[in-house]
Amino acid sequence: MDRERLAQLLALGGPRKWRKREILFAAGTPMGSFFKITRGVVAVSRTLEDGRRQIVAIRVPGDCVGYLEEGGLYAFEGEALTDVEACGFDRRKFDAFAAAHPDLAAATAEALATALKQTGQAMLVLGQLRSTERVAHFLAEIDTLYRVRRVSSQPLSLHMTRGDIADYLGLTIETVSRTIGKLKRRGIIQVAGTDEIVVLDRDRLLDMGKTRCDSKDAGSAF
Amino acid sequence: MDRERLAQLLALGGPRKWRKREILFAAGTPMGSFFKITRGVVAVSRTLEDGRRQIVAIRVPGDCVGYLEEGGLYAFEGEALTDVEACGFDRRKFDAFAAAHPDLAAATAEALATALKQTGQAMLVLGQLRSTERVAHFLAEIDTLYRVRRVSSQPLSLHMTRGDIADYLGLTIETVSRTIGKLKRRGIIQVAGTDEIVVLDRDRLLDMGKTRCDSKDAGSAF
DNA sequence: CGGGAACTTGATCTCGGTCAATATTGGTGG
DNA sequence: CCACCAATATTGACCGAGATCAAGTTCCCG
Repeated sequence: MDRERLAQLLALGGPRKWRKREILFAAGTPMGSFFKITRGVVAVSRTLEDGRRQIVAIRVPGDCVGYLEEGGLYAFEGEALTDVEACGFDRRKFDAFAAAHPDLAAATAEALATALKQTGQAMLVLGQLRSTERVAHFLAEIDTLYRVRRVSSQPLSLHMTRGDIADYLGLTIETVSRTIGKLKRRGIIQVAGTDEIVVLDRDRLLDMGKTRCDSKDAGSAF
Repeated sequence: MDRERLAQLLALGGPRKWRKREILFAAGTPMGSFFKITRGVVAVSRTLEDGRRQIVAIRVPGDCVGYLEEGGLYAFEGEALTDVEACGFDRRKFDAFAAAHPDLAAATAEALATALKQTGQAMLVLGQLRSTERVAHFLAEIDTLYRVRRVSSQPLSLHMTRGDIADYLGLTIETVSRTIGKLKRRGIIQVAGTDEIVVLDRDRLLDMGKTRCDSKDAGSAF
């Protein structure tokens, strides 16, 4: 995408900030803007009336969140896992702009297609893997994600509580804790404090997580 | 989309047919075309080396399948659950055509966004619902899907074996069978033969399936 | 009809959930 | 900088939903 258009596009968006654990957008709330993350990590989730919550994706700088709507309302919730900075785009203006710029529409489709592949993979994890496999897969996934997208590296900060991890993997806090303990005892990872992790044996972690996760792709292109 | 463009577009596609249980496209195979289903039902899935399979979506006439790629290879597998007719579109030609027709690109993005919302919902089902809730949700989902998209109605044909349902819900054949039995005994559904189902108490089914499933939307717009 | 695949049903086992104490930890104010 | 404390994490004992194993039974397709 050329410089000028990019400038025009950015003019549509206003920079905003949130603090850790603040909500960027709540499910069922009227949609205004979606957001392109420039700093920090956000969890996209959906919750049942009885409180059961499923985190559907972890998003990092370069990704967009809050794009999916359901009758003019946000379809999911977005919560800041760290302090977050993001650029908000009015959805209507963006759509109009995209209609006039085919390459932008293509980039949007591309980003959505990537997200869809990821969710397919996530369904495999939730539906088929046992708890140890899920946790191993999660750690490998976060490790590459954060490294590739420069969120953090070697002493890897998860930025997620055990509860968040549990809600992402469809397990309980206790099971996540026990499993991390087991991986630590087996010398596959090292844990400092409560969310600093060092991956000691990446190969074994990948094997345990079954589904080799592809490292290469970047965030949504627009 | 206007008539003329539609004609052009259709000229890109060749009609094809498959018989029940044939593979439309295999994961990891070089991608040629994607398909817009015109008749029948297809299951989109992904399988681990050890044979565990997760069905990621059930697709019906109006939907597209085989669109997602991973380095030039199909990212998922598509299997015909019934005899299927579909229109194949060469992906490269389609992309070129879409680049020249903004409304088509927008329609593509729209379809992908809808699919993404559905998968988010599916993650909630796999990660948070108990077996009875999952089966109830599944039956309600299929009921509305097939009715809205005119696959079949009242004596509802699932077109899926217990094994398929299990692979979709992350359960085992036995659990699916037992759960369907329980719903039958409770008078919520009626079962004829092995895949003909009549929903007797739709409200109760929806309640059990927790996550009220939205009926309205149609297939991918192109 | 006949036979093989798909389904149901029962008995048992196991993984992960639940409940219940501790034990860390990291954030806060003194 | 340290001490305190509420939040988070760990650990243990026990339980139960759903998986596994193993027969039967039904169905449906040729």
